[in-house]
Amino acid sequence: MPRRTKAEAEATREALLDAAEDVFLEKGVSRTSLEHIARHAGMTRGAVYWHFKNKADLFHAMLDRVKMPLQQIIDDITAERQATGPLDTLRLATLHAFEMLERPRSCRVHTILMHRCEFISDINPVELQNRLASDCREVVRRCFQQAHDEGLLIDEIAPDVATLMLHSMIGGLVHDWLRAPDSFSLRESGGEAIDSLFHLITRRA
Amino acid sequence: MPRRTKAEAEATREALLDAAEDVFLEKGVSRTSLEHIARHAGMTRGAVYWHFKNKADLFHAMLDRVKMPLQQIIDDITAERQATGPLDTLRLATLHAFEMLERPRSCRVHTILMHRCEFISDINPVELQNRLASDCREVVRRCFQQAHDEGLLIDEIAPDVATLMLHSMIGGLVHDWLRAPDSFSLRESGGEAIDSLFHLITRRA
DNA sequence: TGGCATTTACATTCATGTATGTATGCGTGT
DNA sequence: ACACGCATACATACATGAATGTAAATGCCA
Repeated sequence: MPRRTKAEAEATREALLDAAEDVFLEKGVSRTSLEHIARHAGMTRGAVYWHFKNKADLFHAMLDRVKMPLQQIIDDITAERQATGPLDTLRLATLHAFEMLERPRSCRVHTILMHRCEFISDINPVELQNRLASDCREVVRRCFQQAHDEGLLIDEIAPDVATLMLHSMIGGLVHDWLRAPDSFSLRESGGEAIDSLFHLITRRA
Repeated sequence: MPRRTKAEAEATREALLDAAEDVFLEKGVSRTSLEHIARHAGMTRGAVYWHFKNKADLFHAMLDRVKMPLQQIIDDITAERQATGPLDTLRLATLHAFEMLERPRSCRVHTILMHRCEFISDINPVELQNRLASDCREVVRRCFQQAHDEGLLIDEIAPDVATLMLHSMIGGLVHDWLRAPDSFSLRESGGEAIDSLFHLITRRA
């Protein structure tokens, strides 16, 4: 039965994207057909092709519904919300990104991005991911540089090294957690690890 | 011209696996057909089906030619080669794993594993990877526990937290480096970050 | 009633697996 | 030493199924 109201059409679009999340997560992107997605949403392939140009288009629409953790971190750092200094800015931004990641949709989509699709072909924004990683590293580096200039960092750690340590720890924690979300709490255990890192590199009074 | 000597047959097998590495790396696993691999090796699909049962079998044979970094770390830790203590054991094992990863074949295969295939379906040992990660974490934890008991760790860091920090840093460094091997040197910059971590958590005399 | 949302039907492409063909190396008997 | 036979190491051909994209059909809301 075709042509509901405009609002209903928008609802089926969302339903298709929800279904895509579910099926991609379960079977991986390349092994799911548009037929699978449509059936899981209670529709046929025709609905998919009405709302989206093809699989890649649908995939990107799914991505557009969430924010990249590294983008979140960049935005938080540049916003500098209620932090007491550059190091605190970095710490809070990281913990905030962890919080965002634990939301169900974020978790699903980023699990798909990390563990359910191949980072090559027209479908995947590896370029975007690389640029994001590069941009984020630069913003973090500037923050650590500022902390260094203000004498907040201990002498043993250069800003560049601190940047790599933080960046890799974030990436590793997210990667491991998305692979097995039940093995530990990102906010609690992950936050504890991040807190410890900042504790270690902060110059004591 | 069929039926070469036994040695030549083994050579074509290796050539097929080499070709698989190349094509998987270039196009991603799911988008490469056995035809692609065979042609890239200068053969036809018949050769592939003679040496391997199917794509999954070929994929696993490709994996069998390299050692998993986490397995390398586990082995190094249990071997305890010329280290001066548990912390040094961990540090050297990590750096050794980095060295191994920089070998061309290792680099290619693990890039495929991390960024060119989907961790779902019959083809991929996500089970094995999870078990490896879990085992490695346990071995590392025991090592940190021993360091703690011997008074080598600073008081602020519990063995569990140190374990998560090291494990996530390794994972993050490897992940980032495999995505863009030219952006930094795993041995140099990565090693520096690891060294710094151990410097920070080691109790000073 | 006309355009919008969706289904149905169809043509095409492509990868897979298997079955068959085929020439050669290799052991065997004499 | 030499022919014979068979298993080996591939290439070729074919049948199948699955996914894609598109065109036509259909019903509903405004």
